Amino acid sequence: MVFRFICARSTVMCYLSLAYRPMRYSHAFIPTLRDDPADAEVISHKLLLRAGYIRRVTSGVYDFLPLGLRVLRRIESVVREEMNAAGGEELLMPMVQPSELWKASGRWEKYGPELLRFNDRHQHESCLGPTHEEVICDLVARELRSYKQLPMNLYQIQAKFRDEIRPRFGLMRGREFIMKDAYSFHADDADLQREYQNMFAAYQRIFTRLGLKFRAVEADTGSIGGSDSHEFHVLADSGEDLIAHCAVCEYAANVEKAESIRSVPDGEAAELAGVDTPNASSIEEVTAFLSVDAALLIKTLMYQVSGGEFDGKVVAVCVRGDDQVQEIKLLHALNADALEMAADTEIEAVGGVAGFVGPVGINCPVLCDESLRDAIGMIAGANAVHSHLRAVDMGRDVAAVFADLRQTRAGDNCPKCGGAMALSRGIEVGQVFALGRRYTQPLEVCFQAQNGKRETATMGCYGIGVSRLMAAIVEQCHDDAGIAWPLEMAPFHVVLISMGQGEVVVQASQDLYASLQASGLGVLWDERKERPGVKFKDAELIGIPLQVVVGERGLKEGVIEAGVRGGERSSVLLDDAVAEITALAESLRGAVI
RNA sequence: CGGGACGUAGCGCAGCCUGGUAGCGCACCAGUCUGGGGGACUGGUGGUCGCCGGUUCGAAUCCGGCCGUCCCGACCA
Repeated sequence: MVFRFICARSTVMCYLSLAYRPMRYSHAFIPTLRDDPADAEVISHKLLLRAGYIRRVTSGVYDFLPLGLRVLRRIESVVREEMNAAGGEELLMPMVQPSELWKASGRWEKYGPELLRFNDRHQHESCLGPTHEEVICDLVARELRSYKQLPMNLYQIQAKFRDEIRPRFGLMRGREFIMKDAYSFHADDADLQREYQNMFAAYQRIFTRLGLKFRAVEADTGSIGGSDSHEFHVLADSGEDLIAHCAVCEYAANVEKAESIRSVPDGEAAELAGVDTPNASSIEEVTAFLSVDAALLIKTLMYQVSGGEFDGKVVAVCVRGDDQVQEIKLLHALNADALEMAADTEIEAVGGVAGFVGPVGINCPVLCDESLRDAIGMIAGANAVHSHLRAVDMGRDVAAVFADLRQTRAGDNCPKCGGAMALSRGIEVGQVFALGRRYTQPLEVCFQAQNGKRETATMGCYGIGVSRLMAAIVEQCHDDAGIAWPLEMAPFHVVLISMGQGEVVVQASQDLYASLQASGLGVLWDERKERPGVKFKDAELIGIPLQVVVGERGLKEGVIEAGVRGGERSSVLLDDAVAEITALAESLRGAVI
């Protein structure tokens, strides 16, 4: 790869024509901003706006300016190379999709308002694709005949649209975004598992090449469905996801899914008894009033359920006082589509009192977290105003269904090895799913097997958030001066800064510009009539990894200066410049910041 | 959808409380000086004060409605 980069310019330069096309700064559209835009919160959003990579068009929808497009192309090319190397074949599917396919999979009803629906002039129902399982299944179903055509892995890099409730953080959570999505089809589940591992490994190569600190974690499958799933998270404090990982073993999972163990509370057995708790309803108030540990309380939350066997009903959900309900887990336990906190009147209808609800004697289904299974001597709401119950014995007093419902906390024990769990924030940049026959069945992706029987293919899907990656890289690669792109992601490898407008400087710059290009480097020549400070500030803001300075002072000695962004520049003989700069580029290759 | 903040020049902001010529910094244009880390001076350009309505002799300012943006929550890959 290194070799190709430096030497094979005829092919590489052609292939990367946009990504590394050289540019004179005065001809380039790079609108940089001196101040942080007021409506940007996270660092990647601020810097991508300030450095002239993106501009907002409308809520959650952005223009990619020339610099932004260059970086997007760089990310795409890494993804594309690794996908191709892993056996994927690229295709392109439409953004507009007919409702029929979504009705066939059942997601027209299930997907909710995130799916942007509209009618065309013939009143035909359509939607903008948030993902492409339906379309690819429809395509493959039409063409697949024999097991001999399997396996196949088809992918695309394309815009998606999801009508997010709350787009935010710039590219991090837009409504329109660029995604690489791959879909694999297999004759049997064993082969799907093989491909799942293959994609998992490809993803690790991709994120490694992008120079990211990342972690693969077990994940919930969300609205995509299927059995196994892993997410790839870039570790960053600004991340929207919480991931739990064991400090000792390899276990790591999104908190939506992460299991963990905690000790049984050490309550003492006693007769069930009421206790007055005037105006004390929150966990904090009750623990303070009764001087007990929150771990000895039962927190009871009332939910209104949509979908599944409890559709339209209210259920009581209990966790310990110092735990939080993990609603994704609850959703699965109930096999429900959606949850909402019950209104006070709904709580009263099942014999509860808002603020003092408890599982004892409540007239609705009760789900309790596993950590309460053998708990005794607990304190719970009494379903009466200003009143709680002492010495609740779960086995004796409560008729409950137990399930894993609590969110893993830092310090809990690992379910695999018992080690301590820790929590980190992550930006989800990729996810792999073993879907099984969730889509191939309804959309009839069938083939004739070796034994002559007609069988349904099994399927996997694999996504990477390409535009989100651009933000994630900036989150990890920046400093006070601006963006610090890894060499392979940078819109240009090197910025050539000319000091002054003198003829000698211009001529030397021009020559160097040409010879750097010829060596295969992407060069931005800053020949603007600006003061040096402005040029340096802009170069560092937009994040070009290498700097070359050509000035009259140095040229008199036959030298220019070269260095990496954020470091010291050193004098280099003009004759050695290209070799030195190429060597500098080489030293940055693959370096993780 | 609930809670909060905000909307004045390309960007960042003041003015609003207490109604009376629309301002500041940066950017932009012209010129002079300068010339190795967002330089100085002089003179300029640029605004339906988010929109609609109301109160008033007079509204950026007060009142009502709407739209948009950001933050927190709920939701989501």
